[in-house]
Amino acid sequence: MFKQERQQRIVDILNDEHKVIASDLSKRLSVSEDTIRRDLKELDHQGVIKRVHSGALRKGPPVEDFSTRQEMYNETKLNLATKALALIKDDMVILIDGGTTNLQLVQQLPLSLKGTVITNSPPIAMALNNHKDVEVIMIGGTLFKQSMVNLGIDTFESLTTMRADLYIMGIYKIDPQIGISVPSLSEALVKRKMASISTEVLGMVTNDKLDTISNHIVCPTDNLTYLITEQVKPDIKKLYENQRVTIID
Amino acid sequence: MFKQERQQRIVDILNDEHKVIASDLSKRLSVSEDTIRRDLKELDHQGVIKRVHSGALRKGPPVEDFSTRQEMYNETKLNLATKALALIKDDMVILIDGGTTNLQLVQQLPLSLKGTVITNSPPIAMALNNHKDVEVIMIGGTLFKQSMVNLGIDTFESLTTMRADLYIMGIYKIDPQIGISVPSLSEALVKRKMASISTEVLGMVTNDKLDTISNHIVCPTDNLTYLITEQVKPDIKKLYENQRVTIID
DNA sequence: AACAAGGAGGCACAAACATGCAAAAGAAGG
DNA sequence: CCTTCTTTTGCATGTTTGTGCCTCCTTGTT
Repeated sequence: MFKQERQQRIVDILNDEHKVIASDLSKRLSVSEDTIRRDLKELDHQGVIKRVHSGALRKGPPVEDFSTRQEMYNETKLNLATKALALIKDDMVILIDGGTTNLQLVQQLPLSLKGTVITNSPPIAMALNNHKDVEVIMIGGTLFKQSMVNLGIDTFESLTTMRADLYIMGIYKIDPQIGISVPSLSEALVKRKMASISTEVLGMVTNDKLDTISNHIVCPTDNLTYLITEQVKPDIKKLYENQRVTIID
Repeated sequence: MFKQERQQRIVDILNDEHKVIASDLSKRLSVSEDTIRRDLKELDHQGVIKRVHSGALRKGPPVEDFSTRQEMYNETKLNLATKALALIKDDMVILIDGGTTNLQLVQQLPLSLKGTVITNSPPIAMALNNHKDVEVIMIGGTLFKQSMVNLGIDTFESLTTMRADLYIMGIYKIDPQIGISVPSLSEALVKRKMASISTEVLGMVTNDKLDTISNHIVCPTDNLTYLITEQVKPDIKKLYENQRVTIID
């Protein structure tokens, strides 16, 4: 049995049974547990399944809900946000979409900041409630509850008449070859549009998002002006170094 | 059962039952209480649930932090909201603007409600996060932080292409002769527009708002289809009785 | 103030994991 | 066919994770 075959079977089994245990698969497919682990690792990396300790779960379409994913007090996200603050100055027009990392960043912004923030994410808008000198422009649309951003035709159209100095893009998955990708088409279209109306683009990623892929491609990584990572391991730096993106760590 | 599975179940149970007791979960999920405690700790740290002594609570709708938070749990507002629920049925298109009373109403909506909600208020949109069968359409614009609603040309323009069965108008000031009034022009314009695209209009007022006037007039009181008040004192009823508005108390 | 229930932190242990290495199995090319 | 190179697999190695148990501390309630 080929590797590909086996991996396909794992996906099939998972679709049937909702979850699998690694040791179990090992017996059923007559390969060592190590091999199964390697398979699960690859499949998870491709985003096809959700790997957990001792096995894997089916990756239900109900992606992670925003509230489930609200890792507010995540230290690494806070660190990323702090690094990003250096790029933000008074009187800029800043475009920000959704994501918990972005929310974290907004919460770190000094109350004295002046400028304009454009966003399609209600939580981001609300977080700027106390920034008296920041004008908040909300972009409407249909609310996508998984990620708490407005998307759709309205959103896209509204963006055509706007521009920004800096777009802070929430990054779901990123891979040096494939680029930045997201699970839904409308999200991809809106993000791409946002990038196109902004002078500079900033992305922040936690290590778990590096080298992962989702369904719809937003843009190649070198569309980013800045990429902020947790800490740049030598091999990661290498993967991205031929791209025209400034890596900050 | 995997750790992730178990934690997901805990969240599910919590969504159903509003609260859980650790020792109880221990039995239901067949793990030690220590493990449950660790799970609750993690979930709380992720911000998904609210941990308390001996168990956990469901985390209420994501932080309402506009300044008048205490007004939120005002008993009279809750009563008004409860009365309004009777007017809301499945499959309606409901237009709601800002205000704490409206927010209160939205929080009372049954999770099983199906339909569409159009709003220019980020807190309202976020409060509908858990209503899986309610499509939320956000209207963009410039965020007015005092009242947490989007206003301006964009808002006005977006409304021209929409319609609704019921508009739930947030009311600041109301007077039987003058009508409904608000402090800013753009707010008045948007509210008037909203009323014009809706089949029915509902207003809820606490007694302190009765017979008061602000700078910009939205519309006369008889543009309201329903007016819900705390309790109709005879003299109030008299004042409004010649108008074509149904008073509910 | 007393007292039981619940919680924090440490320890232990087995199961699961990552990693490096080498054998096996193909694939490519002469 | 043989050589060479890559891919895949299994195994041996330390390391990490998840869990239960234990002890001591904290909390809420009489």
